[in-house]
Parts: sequence; C-alpha cells; structure tokens
Amino acid sequence: MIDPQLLRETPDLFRDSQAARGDSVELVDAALAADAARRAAITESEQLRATQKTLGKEVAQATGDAKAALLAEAQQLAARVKELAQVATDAEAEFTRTAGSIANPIIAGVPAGGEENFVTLREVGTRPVFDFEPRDHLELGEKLRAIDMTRGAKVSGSRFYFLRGIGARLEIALMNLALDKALSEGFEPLITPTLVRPEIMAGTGFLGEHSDEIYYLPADDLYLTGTSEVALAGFHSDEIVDPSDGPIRYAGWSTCYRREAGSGGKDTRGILRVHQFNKLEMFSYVLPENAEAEHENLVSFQESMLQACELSYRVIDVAAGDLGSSAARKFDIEAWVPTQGTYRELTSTSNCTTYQARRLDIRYRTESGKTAPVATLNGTLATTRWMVAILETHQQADGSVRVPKALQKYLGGLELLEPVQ
RNA sequence: GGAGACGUCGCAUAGUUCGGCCUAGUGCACCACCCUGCUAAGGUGGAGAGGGGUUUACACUCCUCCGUGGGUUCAAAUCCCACCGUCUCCGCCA
Repeated sequence: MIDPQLLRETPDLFRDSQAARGDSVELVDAALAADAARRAAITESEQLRATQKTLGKEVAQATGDAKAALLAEAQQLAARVKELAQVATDAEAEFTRTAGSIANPIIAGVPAGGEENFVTLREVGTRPVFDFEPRDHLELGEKLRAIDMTRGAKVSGSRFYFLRGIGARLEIALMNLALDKALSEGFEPLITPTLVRPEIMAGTGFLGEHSDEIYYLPADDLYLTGTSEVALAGFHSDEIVDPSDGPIRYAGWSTCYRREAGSGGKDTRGILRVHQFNKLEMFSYVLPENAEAEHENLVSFQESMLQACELSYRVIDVAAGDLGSSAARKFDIEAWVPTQGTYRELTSTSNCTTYQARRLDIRYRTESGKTAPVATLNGTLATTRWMVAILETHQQADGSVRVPKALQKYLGGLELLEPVQ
C-alpha cells in the first residue's frame, strides 16, 4: 500500500513511476478522487454519529412522553447513520481498491521499461574456458549420481527431482555456507512455516500478480509459500518494532513451492526451474532512511557468497516494468552458465521501502513518539539453483567437479566430486 | 475429530449476571518533574492504537478499536451468530 499523504502531496511522483513501470497512470487520478470522496464521506458519517451518541444519552435520561418522542427521533437518526456509515465504508473500499493497485513508487535511477531494459552495474569474475565440450548440469548431476529427474517425475510429476548422495550433501553444504555467512552479518536464523494464511499472503503482495504461481490448499484455506519472504514479512505483522539501533535481520531457511504456471516449455531440463527447492533468504526491517544503504549491504553479502562459490557473475539493476508491485528497486545477480552461454538469475534482492510494511502494519516509533511504517528488504543468499552454476563452472574433462574451497569444509574436506560408475 | 473453559488499552486484572452513570477502573512496568545524603522509598503529573477535521508545527477537536467479522437495539466490552486463537480432558495419528 502506498502512502496516502504522499499521494496527495506529490501525485506526479506516482504518475512518473506508473509510467516507467508501464502501469496505468490514470489509476493515480482515480485514487486521488477516491481519497477525496472517502474523506468527505468519513467526515459526514462521523458528524452524524456524534449527534446520535448525544441523542442516545438524552434518551437514557428522559422519561414519559419526552422519552417516547426522543426515541422516535433516535430511531430515524439511526437509520440515517447506518446509511452514511455504509457510504463511508464503500468509499473506503474504493480507495483501498484503487490506491492498492498502485505499485510502490520506484526509486530515482531505476531504469524505465520492461525485462530487457535492465542496466548492468558490474561484471565480476572470469568466465570459465574449457578445452573440452562442457556438459550441462543435468548430465553432470547424473554422472555424479547427484540429481535424479526421472524418479522425481515418477513420484511427483514434471519439474520434481531427487537430490541424491553427493547432490543432497552439496545442497546442504551450500545452505550451511550461506547460513554461516548470514550469522556473521548478524542475521537471526528462522526456520519458517511454508503454509500461510490468506491475509499474510495478500499482505506481502503475492496474491495479486503472482496468484497463479501459488499452490493453494482449499480444504484448509492455506497457501504454500514460494519464498520464506512471506513468513519473514508476516513475522512482525501488526507489531511495533525497534530498528533504531540498526537493521533487524532474519535469515529464513525454508523449502519453496512454485507452480511455474506461466513457464510451460521453458527451462524444462534439469533443476533450473522446478516446483520445489530450498532457499536461505535474508530479510531486513530498517528505518526508512536506511533502506537504500541496507539494499547495498544485502547485495554485498550475496556477492561474497557468489565469490565464495567461485562463480562468474553480473549484478543488474532490474527495470521498472520487471519489478514486483512491492519493490521500489531490485538488484539481481546472475551467474554465468557455460552451456547456456548466458547469465542466469541466482539471487534477487528487493527494497520494498515502506510499501509492504504499510500493508502488514509493521511500524516503529519515531523520535517524537509517533508510529510510522518501517522499510523492509529481502534477498536470496543461496538456493538449490546455485548448484547449476557450481556444477557447470567447476567441471572437468572426465565429468568430475572441483569443489570451491569455501564449500569444502562443509563436505568433510572433499575437494572433488567424482562420477559414480 | 468430540467435550469444556477462556480471549479487555505493554504485562496483570476489574467490568459481562440484569445493555445506558464505561468518556473502560486498578496494580505493575514506563516517561517527566518534585522531595530525599546517595542502585532504595515517597509525592505530583503524563502516557494505548487507527482514522477524520484544523494546523508550518504544537495544541485542540471528533469518530473508531474490549480476539476477528456479522447481527439485534435509540444505545453493545455486556445479548445473538459465525470464525480465529489459547488452555484442559477424550479420541486418532507419523
């Protein structure tokens, strides 16, 4: 939810943002009109309500004929109060509907346009060069007996898989490397629920544009989360928190579920795009004025993870039209995937400013003692998908895979993953 | 799944019988000041959340909030219904 006061004071900020995203600019004017209507309706309704309360007290004290007369008057007034209350409720709902569909205004500098209009901020590391024909991650995974797609499909359908043996160990190692990184940066680890209530799902903004991406359990009216961001944002919903001494940081470890409804036929090979995977997610609650600095922090933590995995990558500033409605800016880090000859997304980190917090009612106390919404940020620290880049980047001619130094201690000192006959 | 008890402004509680004097009282904790020869005690005052109006701001003022959402009524913390949550017992179950 956007800031209604900011909307009133600087509507052009929202018009420009909507335009850069390729969203409706007219929505801004509709919301402004709805806001004015809403406030007028509230004022009228509340004034009449005040009259009714006064009259009610007179009724209680009156006796006899006077009471009967007052009662008749009060009855009529009650009907009118009810009408006006309904008008106010409707006006409020209309404002919520229009203003609620306006996306978080983008931060100055975010490139306008769609998916292809991203700006590359930097490229880091050297792309691997092979003197043999490199194998893709699935072929490597099968040779190492690390990934089993066939049995995954047998048990659960397409886009499901088993991580097996060294594959299972490699994922756990990666997750633990990420967890230690998170701990060293002051994140409190949380193992989160992966089934959440509708209001939490809606509060994080996933029920809008992404609703067909989400698994839903109608018998229980619960949603399976596609990221622990949902639970981490809901963690402090309806609370007043204190980020005055620095960011409140959580690292959420969870399995993630995605329907991949709109991606039929895309990335069908291997574990690049699957229905279920594991992820360590960073989440920060910060003072609004510190949000951009924290955003840079999260990116730097991610970069150190990619560097620890000895991957070649680029950091991109995602274009406005490719941002979720909650994000005011998003940086993705994409790793070089040799057999695809391109970069693929391994992390994503969004600055949601106060947009998400306003919807989930997460506040802090300002110095004057008032409450105000905090800013929230989230970003990936590791996921199952990283194994794609790790396997392909560090492969050798015989199908073995070199283990990045930083991961070795999480694999009992293992330096090389070797094919299983 | 069955039976029962419960849910009040940070915490703890009063109020619900029988609707109006609840503008929700009290204690603890908290903040400011005062007093006090000192990590204590005492005194005075302040202090919940959300939203309107009016303000540069402060202040003032009005409305809403007693788990959530409906309903009855001139009037609901209080009566009715549904839902959510917590606890106890029983049943079932990795």
